[in-house]
Amino acid sequence: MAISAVKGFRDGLGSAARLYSEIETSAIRVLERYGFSQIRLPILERTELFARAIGETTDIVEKEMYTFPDRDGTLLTLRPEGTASAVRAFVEHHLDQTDSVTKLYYSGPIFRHERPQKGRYRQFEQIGAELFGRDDPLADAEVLTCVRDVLDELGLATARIMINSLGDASCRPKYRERLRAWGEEHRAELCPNCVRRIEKNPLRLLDCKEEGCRKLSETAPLLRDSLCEPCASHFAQVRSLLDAMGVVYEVDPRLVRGLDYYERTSFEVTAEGLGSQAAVAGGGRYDGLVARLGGPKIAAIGFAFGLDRLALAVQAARATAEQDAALALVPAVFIASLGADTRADALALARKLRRLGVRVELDGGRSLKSLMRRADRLGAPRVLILGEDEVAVRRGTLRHMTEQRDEKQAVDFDLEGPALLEAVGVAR
RNA sequence: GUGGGUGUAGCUCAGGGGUAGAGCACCGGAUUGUGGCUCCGGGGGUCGUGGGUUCAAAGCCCACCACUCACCCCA
Repeated sequence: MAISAVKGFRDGLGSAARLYSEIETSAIRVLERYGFSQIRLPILERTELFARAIGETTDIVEKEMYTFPDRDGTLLTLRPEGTASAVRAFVEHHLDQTDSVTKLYYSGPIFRHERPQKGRYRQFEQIGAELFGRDDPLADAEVLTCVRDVLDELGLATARIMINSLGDASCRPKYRERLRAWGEEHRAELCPNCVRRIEKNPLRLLDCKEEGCRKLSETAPLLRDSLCEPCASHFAQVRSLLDAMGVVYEVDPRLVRGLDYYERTSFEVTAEGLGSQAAVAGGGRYDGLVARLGGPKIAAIGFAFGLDRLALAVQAARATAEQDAALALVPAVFIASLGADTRADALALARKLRRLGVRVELDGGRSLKSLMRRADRLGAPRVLILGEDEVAVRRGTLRHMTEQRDEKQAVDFDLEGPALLEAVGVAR
């Protein structure tokens, strides 16, 4: 029996793999314009870190982590998100002592043991960014502008940004209680899931998908009306800055996030073409987290893009075979080696060209017909044919595919550098 | 964790008790060293796995597994 990949873990092949790196590159380009610098983080951390950062009672910590004991018994976890690690590194390296503001980005695999479905995998990739040291609304607006710029750069103009304010330590607990009281009052009318939520996570009562609960939740108290004055003012300023920038967003008073550390501004981005897992990015402010993880009292805000979902969205947005084909690796020259006596020269020429930066596909050991067919299928514009005749005069025949024309003795085997490039018709 | 759908060639899928198929892809030939179009030929399958029913199972029955979509949750 052949061994297959673990459930929820996938291989990225061909154009899919290229799409990923293309998206990652564009996103990083935007992030660096905003002053974020890369941090390379471990994907394994002490379980304790996530339990403390994300919250003991969240779904992620309760049942979605890949946790196992190390040889000495300490519990380790494959990271189920990136912010906790970034904050841990920030604290561990005393980055607040270096500069009053720190901006970091990272990318890489994230692990959650969930049931896989479209756009949801057990290993997926995130590109995340964290901004430490600024608590002003300007920082929130700048971060959201950055998110918008990444989306636009990727051609996801139809992606929607949803924002909300979750309040802070001074107003959210009170609101939670109000919501819980409301839930108790309507316990009989709520779906079984929501009944559990009353105790566990009352904020989730707001975004149940059940028709009955949705109707009912319209009568629930809204956090918006319970925000303390500083939170309300902060949110209003963020919004007016976004308005001034022309960054389009929607306020979703029901937006609730699954990680406990968020407060004040939080947001989510949804895109089309993803099935029911429509969120391609999420983030928010987490002013209390650095201190909770043993660091100084420092405000912070961050977000993460789901690379896998971005790829689905980008694919849906461009969706034509042509654009997909544009991602294929097309060789500039295909070298066809006929017969054993031509191998060494073929390999030498291929290597010279490759060292000059030319994408070369080399093949041999079978009929010219099949080599030509393959060159054609790969889309190579020129084929350098090396057979007995060519080796005898040490000059290769150059086949121009689109013109259906052969150019005999076009490429001298001993050419180097620009002369060689010119001979095979490759512009530098 | 719960539910639905699907498992037959590398890919997309047809076949519903009686000799395993098509299209595409791949390889070869027509054209001794020249691609796309056409024609001809070829290789490739424990029909997801295990058990059962039957003279006979890819097909019917049971169990399991995998994939997938959805719930949940999230990126």
